[in-house]
Amino acid sequence: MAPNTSPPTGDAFASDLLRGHTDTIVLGTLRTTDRYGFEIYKTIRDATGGDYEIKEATLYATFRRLTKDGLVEAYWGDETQGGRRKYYRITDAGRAVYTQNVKDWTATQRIINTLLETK
Amino acid sequence: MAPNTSPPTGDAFASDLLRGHTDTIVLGTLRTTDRYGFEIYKTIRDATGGDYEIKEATLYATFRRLTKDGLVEAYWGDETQGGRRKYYRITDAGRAVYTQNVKDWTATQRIINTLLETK
DNA sequence: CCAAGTACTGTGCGTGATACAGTACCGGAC
DNA sequence: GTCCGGTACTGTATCACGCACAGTACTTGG
Repeated sequence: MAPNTSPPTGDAFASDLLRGHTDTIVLGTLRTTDRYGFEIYKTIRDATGGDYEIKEATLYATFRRLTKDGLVEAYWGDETQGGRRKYYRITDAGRAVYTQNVKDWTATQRIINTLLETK
Repeated sequence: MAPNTSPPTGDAFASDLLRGHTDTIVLGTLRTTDRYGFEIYKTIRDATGGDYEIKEATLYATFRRLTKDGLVEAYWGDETQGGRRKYYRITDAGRAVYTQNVKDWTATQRIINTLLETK
């Protein structure tokens, strides 16, 4: 990630609002294809039009957690030129967790919307 | 809160999914009328049909935070009988924060739904 | 009279997001 | 030919929030 990253647009969302969702978000980007770390960062940034940029430290901490839990597998790419890239592949367990997390997210939305009486 | 509270229904939502929203939820219950702590606990539990029970420790920690930040004001009720009750009143600053938080929540939903490709 | 419910308070811990710091390689500008 | 910005990965330390757990105290019903 570029040094001195200033907030891209808006004033960055309170990190706690996304808390608990980063694992799911990252797993989501891996559903269709293997990706390397920085690629995931860009995928998320671009998908949200720059509204949300996952922090580097957060992203790699997430990889450590997901790997430890067997939800993703990592392997080094064979770049013959350019810097090394570590790719991540979602496992079957990861897909199952992703599916469940999306359900939980739906339920969470329902609960919060009920409590805030957001129509 | 009753001792030995077992999960009411479902298996309790991962606390991290609600994280960052408790302030807003509590402020929301105070929009229409002053309430005391345990009443807020019940209000939230009943509004969600028992799907979400804010934990006692979480609730009172939230009150401390909201009070410190001037978003609510507390006063002791004058119950002539029954146990003492501490009532909370939302301040103008609290209302402003609530309104902003609801906006942030809407934005957060949009972002997560985009990233999860939830339709 | 004592158990269960109501009601408030405080301490300490685990986890996730992040700040911050560091390493390393590449391409283009000057 | 070197310096800078971008790409790319890693590690350590910190902070806040939610919660488990523990404690106090009053009240009502069996």
